[in-house]
Amino acid sequence: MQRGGGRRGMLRRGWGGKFKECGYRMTVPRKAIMDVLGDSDKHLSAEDIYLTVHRSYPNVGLTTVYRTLELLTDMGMIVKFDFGDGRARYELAEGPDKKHHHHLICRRCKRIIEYTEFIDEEMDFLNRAEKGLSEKYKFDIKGHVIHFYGICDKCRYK
Amino acid sequence: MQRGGGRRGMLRRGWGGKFKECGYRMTVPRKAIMDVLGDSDKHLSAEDIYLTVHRSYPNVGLTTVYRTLELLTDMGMIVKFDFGDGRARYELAEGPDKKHHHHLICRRCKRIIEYTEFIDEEMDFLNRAEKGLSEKYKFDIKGHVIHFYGICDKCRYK
DNA sequence: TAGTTATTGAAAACGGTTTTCATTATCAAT
DNA sequence: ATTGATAATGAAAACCGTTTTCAATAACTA
Repeated sequence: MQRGGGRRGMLRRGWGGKFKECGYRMTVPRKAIMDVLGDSDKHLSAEDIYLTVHRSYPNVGLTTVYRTLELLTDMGMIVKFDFGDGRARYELAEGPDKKHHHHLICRRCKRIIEYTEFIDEEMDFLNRAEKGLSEKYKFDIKGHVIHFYGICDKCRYK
Repeated sequence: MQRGGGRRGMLRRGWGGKFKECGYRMTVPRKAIMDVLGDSDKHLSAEDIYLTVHRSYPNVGLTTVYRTLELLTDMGMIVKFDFGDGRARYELAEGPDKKHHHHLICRRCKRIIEYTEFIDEEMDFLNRAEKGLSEKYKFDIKGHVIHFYGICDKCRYK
């Protein structure tokens, strides 16, 4: 199912142009990395991506993966997360194919559950908080992160 | 002012006992590290703490700072944060001397602003979200983190 | 097609954190 | 107080994800 649906190749199709507009060259390694990100709905680490790309393009190096991820992050096409397990995770930025969401993180097994519930209620609170905080602290708020930490069901009973 | 008020020595006074109860020995380096944490209201890195402790106890090593911080974190006496600048930060856990709060993080200068506003509204939303998420995902929620990212006033005009 | 230059891969460097291990200090039992 | 078992320590080395270096290569422009 992972490679079947409508999400496939989204990054390349939708953003290939934007990529060139910014003056960057479209290369084989970059296409491959973008495809992996577009095909997955997981929270991939640089190494995850490297290993997947490596299956089709064994000569693409980990360095290039890091460099491309930084580029895509800076362009706002993907988002970099830190869930506290010592390595950064990347996922598609919010957009037509990616709903606004947050994460539950299991402190024991580090599993990450993505949820999209309560977003309306959240917006209510966030809008007011962002407005108030922006004014009081003269802080131009660009984004937010909400993480819930705890123990997942699999870990609780073992 | 930083060393004057009622917060002084809080960690040692309030938690020294708890510390021994857990079977840990109370040592000079540990007392020194706990004092630094109790005296400060900043978000200290391991190195910050090491440098401060080093002024009074030059033979306390960075390793011991890391080990003590891990211990205190596991005991729930302090909280470890990652604000995305590549080093962990530590602060007193919520309690009589530390109000529930969250953080604004400047993406440019990495400055961290602590705020305690909107906590009531937040609680409203969080309680409902935690309840719903716990049930739906069978996830035992222990805590949460809310970070706002943006550009602080000092960085905006330069 | 050629030339400019962005991009690449391999290896080395980096930096915060953790591990190793012999030494030292703490605490309970005397 | 003294002793003895062992938890805690500091210095150095290891660790590991990430970044930098640099010569070779590939992508776009003219």
